[in-house]
Amino acid sequence: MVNRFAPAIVSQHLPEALRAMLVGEGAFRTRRAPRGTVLVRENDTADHSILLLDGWISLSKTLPSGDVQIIDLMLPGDFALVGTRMVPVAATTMEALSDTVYVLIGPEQANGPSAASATLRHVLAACILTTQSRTSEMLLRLGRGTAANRIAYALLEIFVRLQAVGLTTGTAFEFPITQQKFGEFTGMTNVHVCRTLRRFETEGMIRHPDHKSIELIDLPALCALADINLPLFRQEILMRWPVPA
Amino acid sequence: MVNRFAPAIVSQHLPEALRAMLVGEGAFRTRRAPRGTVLVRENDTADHSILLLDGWISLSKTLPSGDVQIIDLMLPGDFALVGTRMVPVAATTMEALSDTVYVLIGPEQANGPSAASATLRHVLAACILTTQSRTSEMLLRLGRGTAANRIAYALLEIFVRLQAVGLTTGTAFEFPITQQKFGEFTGMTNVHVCRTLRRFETEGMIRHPDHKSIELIDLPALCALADINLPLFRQEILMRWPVPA
DNA sequence: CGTTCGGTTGACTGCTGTCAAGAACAGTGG
DNA sequence: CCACTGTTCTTGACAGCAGTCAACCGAACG
Repeated sequence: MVNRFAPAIVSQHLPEALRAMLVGEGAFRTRRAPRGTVLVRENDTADHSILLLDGWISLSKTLPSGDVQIIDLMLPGDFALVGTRMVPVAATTMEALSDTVYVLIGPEQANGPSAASATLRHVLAACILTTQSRTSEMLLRLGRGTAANRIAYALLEIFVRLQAVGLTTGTAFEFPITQQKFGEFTGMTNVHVCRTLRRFETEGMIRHPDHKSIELIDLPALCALADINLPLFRQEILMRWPVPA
Repeated sequence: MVNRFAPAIVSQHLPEALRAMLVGEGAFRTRRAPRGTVLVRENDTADHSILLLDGWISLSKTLPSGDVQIIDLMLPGDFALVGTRMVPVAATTMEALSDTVYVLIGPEQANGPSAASATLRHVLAACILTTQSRTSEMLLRLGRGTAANRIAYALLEIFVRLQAVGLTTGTAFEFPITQQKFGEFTGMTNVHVCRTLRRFETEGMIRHPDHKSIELIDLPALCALADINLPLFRQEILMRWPVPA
């Protein structure tokens, strides 16, 4: 399962120049990390970026009191700027939520003069903007929304993003995240995540048979709960690959 | 009051090249907007940036249901990237919370070949990173924190940022924001903002005499409530002007 | 076959939203 | 200077959503 989709993502969704850089000769070495691996810790020094090929990674922050908030999820195909020469400190902890395959991109690749490097910079910039969009939407929900609102929103965000990289079958997708972690993402306890998911299921809005996958049955109802307009939402949070001239 | 600080901010806190660009000949025209002015609306097309010289501006998002969340506050001296050629759509509504003085910076200035333009790009990049830091911290509080935690955090964030640009006297500062808006920032109702502020005041942690200014009396207690380490916090959210070689 | 981890459910508590009424204040025009 | 008006702040009563605690279940795994 782990590596099945990775080549598809690289070939289907990355500009040609970047693809060549990633899979051609002198290419980057793909790395693997099993579920639970902490790739980067908050305040670590870092000046590289990560391209995730397969699996889920969480970006989280921890309070001195021990409370954890997942700021963002990385899904297959996502880039993340971990640090740069200018600000070489990771702002968040990165942890593999499932078994993962990824590529490290150092400053020499990101800053180089080649066409692929230039493309890479554009992609990174676009990634930063979509990440900001997602973070803002999440802030909006955490500030104003109820549990149902936040869960519905999170499910739809994940669905839309996975669909964009071809990792959905109909409205179903793999969901390799514990209710504990899902609670850290949506700002609630695992107990209440469970209650809310079960309610969604009994009301026929989702199916969640085996804790490893989920199916959104009633998209309109979920959108209403999450307070989003699906087509508009896609425009806002999805990368619009800005291939330069 | 409006224009008293603007020159100080420009001269004390901006790199020389940028300062010359802003106040020299052929310089930008400073603009004024009274309290309540909506400078940019969510989804407006925009490809410019803003440098705020005086006053407060809120960046907010609105749900179809009408709920508003303030994503970030701009304080004097802050830059904000409203849009770029690549992504020419404003993600948030920008509203003047007080009478404001600001400067518009177009793409020709931001992308130009001059030294000042290069400096401007560095400053914008650094601004984006500190904004991300602030947003992450806010997400953390909105997801996990209580009302007291969020209010204490917000007060300290504002204090630290104002202090960095010389707009505090001791631990007191002007606070030109209604409790309604402060609630939209901290994710709670104006009623509960009021209750929490009054509690802080009766417990001797703050003084809030006239609705236009506030004084943080017991910083250690507020830091404990907000769950932050003040020196560390400064490093994370303040601009470290990255003047390039 | 025992252990561990994650999920499920119930009882109870308490924080925070809602509603409503009144007070303080600022701005306006006389 | 004074009424008038609308905005903002303040306080109380009440209700409900979500956290906490605790027990149990079921699957995975050694």
